[in-house]
Amino acid sequence: MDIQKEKLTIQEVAKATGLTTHTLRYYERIGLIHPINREENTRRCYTTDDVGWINFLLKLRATGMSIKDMQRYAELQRQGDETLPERVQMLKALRENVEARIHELNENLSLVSYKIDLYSKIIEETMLEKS
Amino acid sequence: MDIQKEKLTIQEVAKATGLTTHTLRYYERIGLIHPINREENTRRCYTTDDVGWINFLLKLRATGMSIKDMQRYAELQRQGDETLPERVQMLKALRENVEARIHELNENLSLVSYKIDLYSKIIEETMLEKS
DNA sequence: CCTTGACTTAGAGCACACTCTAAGATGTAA
DNA sequence: TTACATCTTAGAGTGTGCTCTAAGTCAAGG
Repeated sequence: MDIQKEKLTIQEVAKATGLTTHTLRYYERIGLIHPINREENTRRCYTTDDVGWINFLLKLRATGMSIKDMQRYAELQRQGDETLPERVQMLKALRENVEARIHELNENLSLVSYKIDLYSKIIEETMLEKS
Repeated sequence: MDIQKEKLTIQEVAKATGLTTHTLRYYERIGLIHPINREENTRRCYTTDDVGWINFLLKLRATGMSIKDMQRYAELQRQGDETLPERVQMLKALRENVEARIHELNENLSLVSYKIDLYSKIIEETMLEKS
């Protein structure tokens, strides 16, 4: 019984990840994705594992991690388990960074909410005066 | 008794806001800041109100608002109180956007934390095996 | 008076992260 | 076989938000 290793075209991966084929090739070129196997022809043949990795990359990107740092992380990942400590360090730094950003966003959110309330009151009062 | 209207040079405003003089002129050029009064000479002469506005702009920027939207907001602000409803709309849209981003960051933070824990365990186990 | 340094403008240049183009090879349907 | 779509590569172009340069003006200190 073969392990079901689904083979995917670049189009299918694009659909599965929300990236364009351009971006998928770009990510491979700059080392965010390992060199994808080709079929007997020259075309890329992705695995479901590749899709998993790409989706994880997208999570990292969504945290605001830079391409440079993602390149470093991807390189470490390819080097295997002995790089786990350094990857954990990167993730811890990322966590702190994200926590700080969430904190800042919450502060600014308060200011925005304050302004909304303030301006809403002024608008109400102005309408009352006019009526 | 004069109202104490402090006059500030571009350098002083740069220090007060953390922006460079380049960026201050750039913001004025693109309309984020109203045309700053000049003294008898041609040099910019900021008021404390201007600094207040710039610091508010920086809060908007920190929420991820685009220059384009900040330009629109600044334009509305200069037009006076009859634009308050539209400004409130912009702020409400911003609030939703920021809330969504905080939510996404929190989700990705969970994933990052999960990976940190997982990898930390693997590292521990590996060390035990070797000892 | 002369040097030094901060100011002015318009516009060029940069870093980031894509995004697209050109030109050619290959696979698929009629 | 003939279209036609899709793939490939290297490399050029784009949008955002600054960031810096060049060339000139102006004011104060020695």
